Amino acid sequence: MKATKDTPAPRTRNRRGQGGRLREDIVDAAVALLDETGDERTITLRSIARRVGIAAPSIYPHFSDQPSIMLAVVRRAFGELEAALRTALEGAGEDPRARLYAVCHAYLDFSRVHPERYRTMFGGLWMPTLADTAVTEEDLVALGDSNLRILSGVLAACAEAGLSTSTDPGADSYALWLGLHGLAHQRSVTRVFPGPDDIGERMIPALARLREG
Amino acid sequence: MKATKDTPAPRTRNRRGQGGRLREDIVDAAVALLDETGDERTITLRSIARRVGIAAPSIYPHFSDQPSIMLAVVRRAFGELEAALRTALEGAGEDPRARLYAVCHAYLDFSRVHPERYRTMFGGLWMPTLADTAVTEEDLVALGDSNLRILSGVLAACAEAGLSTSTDPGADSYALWLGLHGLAHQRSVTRVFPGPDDIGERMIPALARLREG
DNA sequence: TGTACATCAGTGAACGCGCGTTCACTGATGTAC
DNA sequence: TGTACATCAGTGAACGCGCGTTCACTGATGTAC
Repeated sequence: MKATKDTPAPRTRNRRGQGGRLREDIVDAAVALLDETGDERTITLRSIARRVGIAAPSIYPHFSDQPSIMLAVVRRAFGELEAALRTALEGAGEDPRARLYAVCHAYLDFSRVHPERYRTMFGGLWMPTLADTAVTEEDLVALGDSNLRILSGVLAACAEAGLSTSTDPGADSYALWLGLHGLAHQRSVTRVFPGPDDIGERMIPALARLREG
Repeated sequence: MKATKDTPAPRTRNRRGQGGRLREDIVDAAVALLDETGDERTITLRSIARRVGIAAPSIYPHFSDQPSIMLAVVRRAFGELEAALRTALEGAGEDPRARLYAVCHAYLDFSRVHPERYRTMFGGLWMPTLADTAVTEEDLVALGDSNLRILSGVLAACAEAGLSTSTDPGADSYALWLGLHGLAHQRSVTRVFPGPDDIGERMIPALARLREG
């Protein structure tokens, strides 16, 4: 009875012209490792290779770097977060206040369902020293941008409808995001010391400057 | 010309009965490594030993674990943060609003001056799987507690003086802390995407429910 | 005051491990003729 | 329709590295007599 964990999953070689599929399999495996172990340090070239069922050097045609793989993982996670926010927005109806809450709750839900991904996205440790790698600064800037714009949009709608007293929705939505981020991050790091359950309901209206009611 | 970095600092052996001093030297070295590299993963038994100028096994009489060293590092950092908050409070006079702002600004200043320490304190990655190590859950809970109590105290004073509309300073101070934490964390992780400079001044009065003026 | 000895504060070599990375290679598959 | 061949997708062994950890040890220092 040897450990079945060490036995790589059998994998059938891709057909000619389909070699690019391995790239997706590599990212899948990296995300799965992150979800299971909760520790991005376990994402190594060799652990990914074992998981996918390939030899470690087979990764090189697809990624030049371990940081490049991490960027792909984080980029995918940001894409999922954005999709979650947009889905919430579609189901939220027309009331600007409901739309604001829907986005905020979807954000917090994402961090609760995927704490390891959230921590990795914003934890900063996967970020390479830019000099050493192929990852560029624009790659990093672009990541959070569209999510912040969604938040900015719903807050601006609240302000236009007179539901928020905000006179600078751009700045206030950033403040709101920082508040959501503080809560989401803390909850994704530890379950110790969680604070009151309704803490999000305190922060959102305060930071969004919502009127009473 | 060999690298001088590899040459350990000469170190004179402690006298009998003073062996405990090495414990402090080890923590000093770990903090110095963190400050310099900005990456807690560089804090290894061997890197610490090189820095202190001892042989790696000499660490074992003082720390059973690498996580135990990290706990000592984090505990020291939390102590420094608390000291900074108390110092700010002493210089802040009697006005409850000024005292609240002093504490909040001291908190944000700490994260700005020591971003690496801040990220490590709250990043969650140093935290061991509790099963594997001697670090207990109480160790973790106790860390942030006194800092949160300081915040809670100044907010309660604002509420009593009628400067804040908070009816639950305990919960609202936690919300305020989460907001400060979101900002402090984001700034300590990356200098990309910093948001407006006055973002703290937007968040603090909103979350503390301060009245206008 | 002198000396034997226990203790303290560390040392130095060695181990096995997983890692990233290199290198020459292999075998299936599609394609040109 | 058949076959030689180029290319693609990936392999397997090997390297050097830093790591945590173990083990037997050493030499200075304080203390009991």
